[in-house]
Amino acid sequence: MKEQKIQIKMSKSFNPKQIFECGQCFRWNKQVDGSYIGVVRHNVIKVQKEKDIVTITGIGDENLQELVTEYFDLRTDYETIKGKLSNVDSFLEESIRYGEGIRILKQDLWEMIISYIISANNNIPRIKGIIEKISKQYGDCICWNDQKYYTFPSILQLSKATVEELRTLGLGFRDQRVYDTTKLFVDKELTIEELTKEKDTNKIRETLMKLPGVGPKVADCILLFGLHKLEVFPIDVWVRRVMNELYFQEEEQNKVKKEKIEELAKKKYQDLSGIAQQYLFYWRRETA
DNA sequence: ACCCAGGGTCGTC
DNA sequence: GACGACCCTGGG
Repeated sequence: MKEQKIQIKMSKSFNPKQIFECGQCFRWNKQVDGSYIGVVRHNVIKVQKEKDIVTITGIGDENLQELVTEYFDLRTDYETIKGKLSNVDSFLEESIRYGEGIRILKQDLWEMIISYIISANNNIPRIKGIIEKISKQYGDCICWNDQKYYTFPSILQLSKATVEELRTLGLGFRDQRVYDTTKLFVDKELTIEELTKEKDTNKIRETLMKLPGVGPKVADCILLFGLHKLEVFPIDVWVRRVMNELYFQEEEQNKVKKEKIEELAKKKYQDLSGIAQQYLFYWRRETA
């Protein structure tokens, strides 16, 4: 495997810190020099931005240019999207100014399913730690610049894990859920291809929610981050908080029904709800 | 030391 | 439909 390198000129709609720390991904880590290194499928990639130039280097089994164009969704014009969403209201406009360099990554569906099952009632540092341990234990090792990196385990690789082993890795009560969901996939009761092929978002959501550990919130995250369904609006504690503060001040905060928040998001943000959600989530968390 | 919250889901009432 | 339990960790 030979190291590859590409450079892209990107002024506003690409900020590594915002992309990797807005909560959509768990496998990117900040380096001492300010760059970020992550594992994408069987590739290790380093991203650095100086002024308007994004420099990306990496090794792996894919063409870096193609991988980057796809993974970072570079064919989508975020300036247009931000323009549309900024017109919705001044709250969203402010959150967009704050996170103007966010992009929704096109991440691996299988990895998203397991990652977001692990995310349930959990905090981000711990989620990252667990996923790292799972990868180290069951994934493949890639060595780059004398450092070892581990790919996220395939269905087959993860199916080798027992519930007890998963518990040892710190999954807590999520061990059985990850085990059962993996078994379901390894037995081909459900396949990644089926999920990818289906176009109807609601049908996919229903299917996903049959998986152990997948409820409405996790299903929405899988749809948004694993299948790039930009119209879904995952509601977690932070999004609920920010939506309550912005739009439901009069009412008893935290008692606003989830359905009311969903309805409002759909009305205001429409087919871009998922992107709006990321700006709001990042804004509320970073300014907490 | 103690308590609380964390990108929720599940079983039970 | 509402309610509590759930494993574990970091932060107050």
